[in-house]
Amino acid sequence: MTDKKVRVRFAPSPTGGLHLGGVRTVLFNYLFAKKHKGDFVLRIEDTDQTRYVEGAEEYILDCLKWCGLEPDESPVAGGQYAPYRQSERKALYREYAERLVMQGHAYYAFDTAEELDKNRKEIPNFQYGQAYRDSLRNSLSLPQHEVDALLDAGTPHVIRIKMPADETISFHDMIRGHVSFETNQVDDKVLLKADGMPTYHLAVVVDDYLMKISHAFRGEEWLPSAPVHLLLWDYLGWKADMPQWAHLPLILKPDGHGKLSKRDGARLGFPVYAMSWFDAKTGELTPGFRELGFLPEAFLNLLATLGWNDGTDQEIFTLDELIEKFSIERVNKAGAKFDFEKAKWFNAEWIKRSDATTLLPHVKTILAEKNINITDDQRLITLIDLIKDRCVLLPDFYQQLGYFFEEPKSYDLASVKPKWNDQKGDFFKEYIEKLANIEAIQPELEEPAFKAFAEEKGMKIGDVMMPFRIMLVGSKFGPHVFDIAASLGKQETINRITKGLVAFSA
RNA sequence: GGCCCGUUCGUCUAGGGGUUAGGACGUUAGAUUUUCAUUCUAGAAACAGGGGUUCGAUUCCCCUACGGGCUACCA
Repeated sequence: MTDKKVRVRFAPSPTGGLHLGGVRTVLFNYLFAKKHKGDFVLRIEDTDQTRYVEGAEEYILDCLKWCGLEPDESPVAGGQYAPYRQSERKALYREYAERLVMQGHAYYAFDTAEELDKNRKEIPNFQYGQAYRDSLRNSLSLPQHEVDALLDAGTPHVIRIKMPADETISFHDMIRGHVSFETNQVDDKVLLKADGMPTYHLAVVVDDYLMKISHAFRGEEWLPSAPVHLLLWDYLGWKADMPQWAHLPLILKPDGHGKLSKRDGARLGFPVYAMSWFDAKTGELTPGFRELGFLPEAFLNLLATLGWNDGTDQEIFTLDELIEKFSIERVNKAGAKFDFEKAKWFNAEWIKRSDATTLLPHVKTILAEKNINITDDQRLITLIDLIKDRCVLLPDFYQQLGYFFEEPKSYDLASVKPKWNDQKGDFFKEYIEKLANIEAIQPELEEPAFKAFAEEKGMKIGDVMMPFRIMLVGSKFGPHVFDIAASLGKQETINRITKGLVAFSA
């Protein structure tokens, strides 16, 4: 059992965008699989057709692709244990549910949703289980002939697990250690719904068994239903093959309390989905980390360190490093509040550490969105190196780079005009002539020349440097003025000084 | 309400019976950058409370408080 091949799965239901916590679950599964030379499978849990959303499955696949966490087996990649969509495995589950009924570990229940709702409302602490199952309409409480008659008549019914009395179910969680439950406290969960589809509880056990899953990592919200799953593994006779469990801590709202949700993103102004998700029904577009300008490497990095660390002070990890260093036992037990400021820091750090060639395609995309189409890659690479330390999110590249390709749309006049005078105007007019006579602008030659010229004219360097910058850039930011001028070239520099002169004197 | 899980700076976290309780984000101050950002230096900032166990508990145990999750024919 210990030499069993490592096989893990991510099993989302296709109901909408993929949330931070979901991607982190994928990440931890993926890291564990790759570290142990195992398989990572994607299984689509689409057993609830009322919640099924068109396009959600493709979206999930795209997210995994963007993150670089591609599954070895999936509905589209296929695999030895296909199909990987539970809706396509529907027939399978009934057989196991019936088997459980036969063995006395499950039973048919005929109660309607309305009857149960009524009970839940009227009886405090009502649970379909130990205490009440005898007073409800099921194959445990009804005489056999009546059950047969109901079944023959095609009466809608579900199959429920029969929780045993007075047992303690315990297991070892790879993150939490020993966890235990009293069966008297757990209710008789529905295993097979009236429409013939399994619930999560049945499907997850059957599929994990059939797909030979060795380790099951999922969010902490699943912990309370773990005893149902444990029992099912046992009743179905598969106990020896049961995966090892790990329940991951939740990602919480940065303010207040509770699980992080889609709404929090809108409320607090940051994304919670990996990629933007468009809801065709409501017409609502929920922004994603990708669209906001996160590098996938940074996104993964920040997710990995939310609840995990390697025990050293290292915070920046490549995917390969994560695979090498990851250990599920080092995942924290407590939930973590999401901090968007730190998320941005990770991205800035990744931009700084990435070389310009890697950044190039991203930057070209950003600029293209602003109708700046670059043909000279070499020039762009030089520029990226010049300014990448100033960028936090990818769109910042437009802010920091746009003026190399477009004239300033406006000038920060408030920073120049109050101190602007004819003397400065004359200085620049003469400077244009000086520039006209040189071959090309070389920062290391032209900057000292500029300074010398300013001194010669009896001006303070700072007094002319700032207006010069604003002529070229439009505002008070950016790299060294002469690096900008050099990239712009002599003619364009002269052109911008000329236009600046007009604007400043107006 | 019941059950389960959790609790170290504002946040993410390291640590673990004897430590000046470490790092990071953010924040404050300063230096560098004749801009902005980067970078550098320094600072403020935490073991939820109460009982045990112990020579000694932030660390182990119990209780309380607080937080979170679950309590659907949703996952």
